[in-house]
Amino acid sequence: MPSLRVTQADVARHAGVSRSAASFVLSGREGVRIPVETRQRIMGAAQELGYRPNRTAQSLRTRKTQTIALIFDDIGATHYAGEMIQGALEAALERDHLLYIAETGSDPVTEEKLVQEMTDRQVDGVILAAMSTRTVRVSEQMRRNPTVLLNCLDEFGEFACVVPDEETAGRHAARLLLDAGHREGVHVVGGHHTTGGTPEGVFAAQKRMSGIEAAMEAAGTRLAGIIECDWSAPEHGYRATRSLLESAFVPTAVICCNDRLAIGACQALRESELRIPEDISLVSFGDPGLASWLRPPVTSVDLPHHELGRTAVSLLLSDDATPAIHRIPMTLSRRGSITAARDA
Amino acid sequence: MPSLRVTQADVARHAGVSRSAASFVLSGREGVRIPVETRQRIMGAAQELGYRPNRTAQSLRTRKTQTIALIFDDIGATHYAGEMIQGALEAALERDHLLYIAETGSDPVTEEKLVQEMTDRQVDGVILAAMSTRTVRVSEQMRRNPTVLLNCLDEFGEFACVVPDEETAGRHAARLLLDAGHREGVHVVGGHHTTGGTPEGVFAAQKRMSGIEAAMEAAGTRLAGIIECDWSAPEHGYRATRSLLESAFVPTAVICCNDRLAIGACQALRESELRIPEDISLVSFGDPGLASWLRPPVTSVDLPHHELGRTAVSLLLSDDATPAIHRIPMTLSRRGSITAARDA
DNA sequence: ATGAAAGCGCTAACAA
DNA sequence: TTGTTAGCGCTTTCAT
Repeated sequence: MPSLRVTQADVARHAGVSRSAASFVLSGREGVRIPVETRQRIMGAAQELGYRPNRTAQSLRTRKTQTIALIFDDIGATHYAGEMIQGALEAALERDHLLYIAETGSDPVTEEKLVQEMTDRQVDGVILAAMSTRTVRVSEQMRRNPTVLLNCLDEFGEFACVVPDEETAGRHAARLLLDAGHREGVHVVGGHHTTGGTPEGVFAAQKRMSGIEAAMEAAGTRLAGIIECDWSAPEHGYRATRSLLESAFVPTAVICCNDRLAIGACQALRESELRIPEDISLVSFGDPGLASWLRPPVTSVDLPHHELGRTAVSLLLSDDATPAIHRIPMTLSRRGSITAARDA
Repeated sequence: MPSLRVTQADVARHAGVSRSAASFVLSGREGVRIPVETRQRIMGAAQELGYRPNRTAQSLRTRKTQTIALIFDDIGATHYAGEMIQGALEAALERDHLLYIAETGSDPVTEEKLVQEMTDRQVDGVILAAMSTRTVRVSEQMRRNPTVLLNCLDEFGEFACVVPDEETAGRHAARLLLDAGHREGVHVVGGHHTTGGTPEGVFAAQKRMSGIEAAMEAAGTRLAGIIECDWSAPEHGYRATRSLLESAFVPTAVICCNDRLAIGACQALRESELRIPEDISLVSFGDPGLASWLRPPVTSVDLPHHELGRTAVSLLLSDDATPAIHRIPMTLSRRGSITAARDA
């Protein structure tokens, strides 16, 4: 069965030139002088016949596919994956690359298989992405192609990594309250988010907390309290906030370690008839969508998902394989949930 | 520069057989009898040398790439894209396919370009996905490869489409309330979601409403009222619910047309000191994540994002190109926001 | 400057 | 049954 497709040979024949001449012109390579007239004839023929290069054939020859792979551990773990993908797509499209997406489900065997499949298809590079910032082990298989780590770090610092700048974010959050005069009654709901595997606390949490504490210290004060709790659902933020409100000292400001906790905190505050921001100031970290949906909307320092995806792809395609940690600034959205401290 | 890769020829040489024998065995094709001993020798050699097929070369030859493209209009428009992708990935992986993801930004020119790029790479099929259910025009370019429409319909019914079964969902939502004895005071917040482009209402909204109304009618009653409003943010649900509460007849039950409206409705009800479900029953449509985060969690009929993605891929790879509308059941999650009507 | 020719790694028709 | 051979569509070296 002959191909129905228009090939480069067809174009050459139609234009009355050699296949190599057609190749030079159509692939737009420089350094070879082809008469303008011939060039135009070739371009015209291509246009006329509706020629399209066969990328598969090109790839076989050049060993470049103009594709990259974005491999997630668990896409469904958060609502953010879409935005990361969007950022990655944007950067890829700008540089004429297409994006494979895959998911390992955090299973090393699946990861191995997927990376293998990607390699078999000769992708130009692989981005390994985690849904929550953490340290990962990079497999041997992985090392065979250009690699960038997205929202994760490798233990030996051998790769280019892109992560949100959590520490600065923590500093910003605390600074917002400090600037409004909240020096004494600032509590944190969430804390270090310790889990079975990370008794010292989850990476993002550690960084946020150390940023918060550094800012307080720099201002010559300190947190009034930290309520450590699970970050996964509003329920935990609700309970943590309730227990906080039952204590002797009513807080004047609360920092919620993520938006889900902030939802719970709002619920608890409302039940206690505490108004935001009149009675209590609130700031959270997280996802622009959620924080803005609260009533009133909550000021938050948000994860730059789009930018994370974008940067990872840019880095991979820039051939700058320097191992380095690229910290992407988190973005501040003031939404009016902070008011000046009474005693200020 | 010689390839560093182990090729099929290397395996054949190592095993002392012809390249075609190696090809037969390694590609696992049937119908040709190769002695078991030879077969084992080839497999052994492949294993030993760490042979991996070059998919690019295979593709060039067979015109099959074992890849499909999933092209979205706007990934960022909702938080759901991740789940759809996850479902799609799952089905693709099961059948040894890899997935390209792309986004058109609802721009026909970008769509054209992307479909072209996919075609140039010889994808085995294309899925066109919309973030909100609607009718789309399928371009000429698109028609050149096997196509499935995800969360959208084509105007002439020429393609296989996968959409959520909104009408049945509407029926279920109403039935939940009816079964609890709510016959008279049932109000809808959201309505037909009419916009500039769709004066008759957005597809999903129309279907949900007609399902709701059909169920009411089948029970010999009707809605007490419909408050038409924008579906995009909790703010609108809040205002709609407030206006509802200000009217003479206090509702006994409210159906919110999506989860964002439900968030707003909860906020309004709480301000009026109406408890869910003691004073008022609530049911919504949407996203399991959001509805379960409300306090109390709200019973909802949820979009089957995962299943939508899964089905689209399955359909595409099953070669069942029959044009048909596949309606995927929406899933009901009872979360206790409905209680028996007082007069029941 | 142009064209002939040799592959990239694999599949599949055909011959032996 | 096995091996030989001709491509898939493109790039690129090397004579002309």
